[in-house]
Amino acid sequence: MTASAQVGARVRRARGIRTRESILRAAVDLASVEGLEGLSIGRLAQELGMSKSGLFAHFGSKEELQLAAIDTANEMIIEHVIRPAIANPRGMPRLWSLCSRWLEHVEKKLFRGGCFFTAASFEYDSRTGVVRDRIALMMRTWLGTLSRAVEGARACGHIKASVDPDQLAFEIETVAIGAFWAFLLLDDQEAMAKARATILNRLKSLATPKCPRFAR
Amino acid sequence: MTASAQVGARVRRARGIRTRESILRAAVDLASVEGLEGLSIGRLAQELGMSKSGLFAHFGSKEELQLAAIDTANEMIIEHVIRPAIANPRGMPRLWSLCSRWLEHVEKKLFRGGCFFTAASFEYDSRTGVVRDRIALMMRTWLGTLSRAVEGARACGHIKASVDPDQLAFEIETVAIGAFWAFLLLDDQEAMAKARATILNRLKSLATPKCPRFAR
DNA sequence: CACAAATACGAACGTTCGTGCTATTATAAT
DNA sequence: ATTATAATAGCACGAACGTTCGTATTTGTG
Repeated sequence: MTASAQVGARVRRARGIRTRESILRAAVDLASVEGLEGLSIGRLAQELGMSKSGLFAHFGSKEELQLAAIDTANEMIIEHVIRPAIANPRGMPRLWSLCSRWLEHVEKKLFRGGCFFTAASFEYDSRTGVVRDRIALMMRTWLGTLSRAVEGARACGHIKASVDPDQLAFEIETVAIGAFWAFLLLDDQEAMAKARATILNRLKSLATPKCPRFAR
Repeated sequence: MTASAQVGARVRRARGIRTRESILRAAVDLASVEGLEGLSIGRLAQELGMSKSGLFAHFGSKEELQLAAIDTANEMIIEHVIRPAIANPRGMPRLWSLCSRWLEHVEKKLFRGGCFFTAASFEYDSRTGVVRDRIALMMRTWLGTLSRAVEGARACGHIKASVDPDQLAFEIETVAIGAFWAFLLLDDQEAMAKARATILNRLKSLATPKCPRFAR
């Protein structure tokens, strides 16, 4: 197959990709509310005003749709949380931005049902299979991103050298999950602000004199 | 209706109540894995070797089954976590036992799928209706129990008077949820032990000289 | 314009869902 | 032992589920 033929094929598939993307955007939103298992193809097709079979053809199975939805949600996190955070200078500013935006994506309802990955985590935490594995992978990757940001702050001398990056990353994520829980289930309107303050205090307590001002 | 007729009716209903209880025990286990919405009557009947309609007659609707399952899970928590904890002397020992047993119920798999209420929390946190309301009520009640134990410890002079019971209760619950997440989804075998240590350290940091030794 | 590929649709498959009805069995009181 | 009623089973229902298939429509390219 020549390069031009590949390009031709890619161009020809342009429309399919576009609708596939719109399907996945809706799927992520729906799944964040109804759960990845509760997500149904008929319901999704109805919401998009298209046929069940037409939608189905894009994925071939429900499981593939679920996996694609997870990937889409992940890309949304990269786009709205990680990428803008990475734009900040390395060290504490970047780390704090990562934390703040991770909390923000729930407040701003990036996903209709709150945090897609937290919901998926607890939906699949006692199952087996590729869907569970993919969710676990995403969460490990996210923890890794957080951990590397901590490591970066340590390398910059913004936080004490004694800090364990993995440990602190996990602590931060725990505070966030707790906040999501209080905010979404218990309707605690101040939960997110309290979590932001908790993380901020924790980071400040670890900061060195060399650390620049990082929270506006 | 006379009193004896009521007693008679109650006795007559003995068998029904027994099977109802066995249904609910299985329902709680199944729901802790598949979710309260994924819990299906046919599947449950099959697991118990009884007919769908026979099982259904005990509840009248799926929603009633879900609510009854929530109540049953709650009673299991009271039985296996709260009651034995309350048996400890008021103050720090009782508070610590509450924390430790709350973590323990997941390690010991009181529910097949880990923590019934944490799973249900994140399944229903962006829905409306009586099921969600019941789950939220249970979690608020649990937080209240935890908070009252903190208050008791403060009244005993076991922890500093400056401690905010609601705040500390929430912190403890957050650590627990984070541990469940790491233990169940990420297969972190040390997550529960780490959470136990985290809470223990936190409590010790708040303890007064008057506080008795409380962790074996 | 014509052709071929990509895309979407409609209908139907077998299964399972929750939920009614009716009949049958089990049980406790008389 | 008879009887009233509680408890369970059997059967059927309409709807929704994921999935398959053949056909129609749209699309970009030659």
